Order: sequence, then structure tokens, then C-alpha cells
Amino acid sequence: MDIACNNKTIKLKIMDQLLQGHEMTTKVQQLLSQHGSDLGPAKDLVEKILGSINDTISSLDSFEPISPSALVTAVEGSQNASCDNDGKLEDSGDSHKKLGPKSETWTVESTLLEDTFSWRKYGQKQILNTKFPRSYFRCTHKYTQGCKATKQVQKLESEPRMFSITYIGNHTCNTNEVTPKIKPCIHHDEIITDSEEIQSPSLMTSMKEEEENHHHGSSTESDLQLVWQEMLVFEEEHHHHHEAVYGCGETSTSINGLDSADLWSWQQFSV
DNA sequence: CCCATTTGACCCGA
DNA sequence: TCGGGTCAAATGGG
Repeated sequence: MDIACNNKTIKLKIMDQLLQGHEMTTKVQQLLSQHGSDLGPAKDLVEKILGSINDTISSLDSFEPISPSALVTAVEGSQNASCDNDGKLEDSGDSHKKLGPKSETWTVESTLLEDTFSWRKYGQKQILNTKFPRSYFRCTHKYTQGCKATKQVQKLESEPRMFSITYIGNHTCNTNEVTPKIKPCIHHDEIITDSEEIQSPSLMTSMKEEEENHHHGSSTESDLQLVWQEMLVFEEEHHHHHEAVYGCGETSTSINGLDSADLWSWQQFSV
């Protein structure tokens, strides 16, 4: 409504676009790796592009005068970050020289649990000296398409409304053709009563319930604090420049559309 | 009935 | 041996 909200919206848009750029660049990187002829320089360039995007994400994150909704703490490679500075722009160039075929790893702290991929939970562990359990997700298409991407989600002790989401490996699946690239704005700062119809994605569901398990009757504030909003702006944005990019041919390998159905069930809101 | 989640067991590296 | 990560049978929901 006001400038603050507008800024937040703009930032989320930029962040979303950066993430899309990251995904697309990752796909290019994978394509290049498949045709390993004389594309060495191109691969190197792609890696630099990825590093640049990651740096930009970090910089954008540090530029947060208002309410933080998503911040990137560590980027790729060995999780070196989250130590000295939190994403200033000290080296905005080639700090990411050799990524190689190693699985990329980066961590995001966010109140948002969704991303553009469909995940399937395969485990949950109580980690030593931590309050909240860690959940393990793999790509839904791990076995159908051999996608190696996984992610780990853990609620932050310092800020229980936030989740530490660690992405490990890049997606090699073709879900992008099925799932539109829209990032919903899910905040835990807003309260929705139980009577409210929450079409929550599977991730949210699982994380939600584990929150409840850790309440132990301690009457803290109510959880289930999520709201889906202000994604109409994104919808329009993604309409024109995403159809061009992702609306192209898909390898019809058993993309049954069910996997993405839960993740994108909120889409009806934005149309 | 199919698919995702749950959850204890199992595996493996430090 | 311990702890983090993964497996897989049981369970539940659509």
C-alpha cells in the first residue's frame, strides 16, 4: 500500500527474477556439460555468470531497509558464508572461479518455504543442539528423471518464523515446463485462522506440523501464520517473459502434472 | 488406488 | 561410537 510495501514488492520481484536467471543459467551449464567439446571457455563463463547472480542476490538481500522476507546467507560451493559479513559486495567478480562438476550448495534464510521446484520429503532428523528438526527433501523427479537436487530445511532458533533452506545440487529435471515460475509471498507474520482455507503446499504442511510437535503446550504465539498475497504482480510479470523462455517443448517423460499440482495449487488465486 | 508423508531403522564417515 | 543423512515400510489423504 505504501512505499514500504512497494519496496518489498519490488525487491521480491527482483529476487525472483534473479532466481530465475540462476535456474536458467544452471540449465545452460548442464547443457554445456553434456556437450563437452570445445566449450571450456563457455563453461567458465557460465560459472562466472552464476557467481555474479549469486553475488547480486546477496547484495540485494543486504539492501533490506524494511521487512526481511528472504535473505541469502551463503552461496555455492563450500558453505563459507554466514561468517564475516552478511552479503556485502566485497568481491563482485570472480570469487567463484572453480565450481566444477561439484554439486552446488547454497543456503537461504527465508520465511518463504516455496520455490519453483517440486520436492518430496524423505526424512527428518533431530540435529544435535538444535531446537527444531531438520527436514530432508529431494526432487520429486529423482527417479523418473534422475534429478539429483535436494534441499534441507530447518527452522531457525533465533527467528522461528524463518527457515534455513539449504539447496544441494541443481535440478536436471524438466519440471519447469509444467510449473510456472511464480514465487508466492508467504509470510509467517500474518495470522490466518484455522477456519481459513489454506491450500498449503506439501512443504508447508510438513514443516507446519513439526512446529506443532515442538510446542509442548508452551503457549507461544499461534503458528500457522501464512498468507498468500500480492502475487498478482508477479503473475503479470512472468506472463510475458516466461512463456517465451519456458513455454517451449518438453520431453514428455512422465510429467504427470500431479507433482506440481500441490505446489502450485495457490495459482488460482492469482488469476 | 496412487502418491506423498511419516518415522524408526539403517548406513556411513569422522 | 556418534551423529548426520538416507531408506523404506506403514500410514494417510485425495
